Amino acid sequence: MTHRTSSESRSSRRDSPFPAVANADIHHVRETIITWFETAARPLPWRDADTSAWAVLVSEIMSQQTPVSRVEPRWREWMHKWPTPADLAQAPTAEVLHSWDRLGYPRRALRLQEAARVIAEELDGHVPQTAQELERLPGIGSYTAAAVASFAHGERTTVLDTNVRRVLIRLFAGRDRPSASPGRAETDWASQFVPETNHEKWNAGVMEFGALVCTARNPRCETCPLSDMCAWQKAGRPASEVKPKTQKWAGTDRQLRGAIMDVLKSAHEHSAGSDNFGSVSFDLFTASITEVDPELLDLLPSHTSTKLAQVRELSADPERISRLIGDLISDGLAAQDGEMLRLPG
DNA sequence: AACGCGGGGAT
DNA sequence: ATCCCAGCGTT
Repeated sequence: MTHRTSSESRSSRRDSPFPAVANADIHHVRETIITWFETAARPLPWRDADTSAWAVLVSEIMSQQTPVSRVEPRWREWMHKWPTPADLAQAPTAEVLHSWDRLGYPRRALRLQEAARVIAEELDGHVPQTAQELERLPGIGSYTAAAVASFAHGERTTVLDTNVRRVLIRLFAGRDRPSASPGRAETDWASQFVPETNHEKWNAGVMEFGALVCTARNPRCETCPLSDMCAWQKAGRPASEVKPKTQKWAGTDRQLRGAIMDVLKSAHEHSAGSDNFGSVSFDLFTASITEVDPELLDLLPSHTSTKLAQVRELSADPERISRLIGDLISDGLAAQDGEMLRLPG
């Protein structure tokens, strides 16, 4: 009983995770979302008409798992500093990581610089036009490829981020939230909503709608222009039975990795004009289980020794710190020269 | 399919 | 204390 015949498929369509949608509903939803978007959209700078494809790409990478409100100031700095792929390609990676600041998932900054190098060196500085080509670049998956192709190049793609998935699932499947990750079936199903013309307005609009109205928590159903036809609303807005597993933070490797990165960023920040600073001795990290030699600490800028103390506060286990430093090095987020550790090249 | 990866603001 | 945010790459 592994296959399901076409008749079984038809008879169980009502229970399908992606139910059939009437044409009239598709058109109504399109019109409503696009009209809503034209008056309610946030004035995000990367939506300006003169924004380059590169700038759009940067905004999308920065926005992966990071709220737009935190992205905007970083994006402005980056565009001022590195307005083209060639600019970022030539930048010291240490400076790239430092400028990433606290957006989270700093590996994204590494992938973004790698992508910039491919674009600058192999693609004559031109951001790829199609989603298929974009997806070959490091750090660009199905969402980002579709988004850049649609927003920067006007290709008719199906943009399927967490917002779009939630909006469509609620409207037509009556469920609270989508599955853990979208499959091809969901993308195919979602593609029917993307109009032939104004597809970028649909793509941006339905994303924005999910961010401002059909939100994950406390959705604004009272003012929602689609509540009349919303399957989730009709079903009494049931909460999903299984909650997504929530990731811990306090005490985790992630937190400790972040603290170690903070030390390296701090050392880098105070390294202007000096070769001695900009790096921290490996011993200072692994000695975290004991009292660090005060004379050694005095060699560091006070800001850096404060960050080091925070690492020590998080973990007194030199084995663990040593392991995480090894991970950071193999991830390309840190570099070792001799006994010294620093941000990479 | 499940996991690891950052960090912060809202509730 | 928990949730969630314009996901991606690896296993």
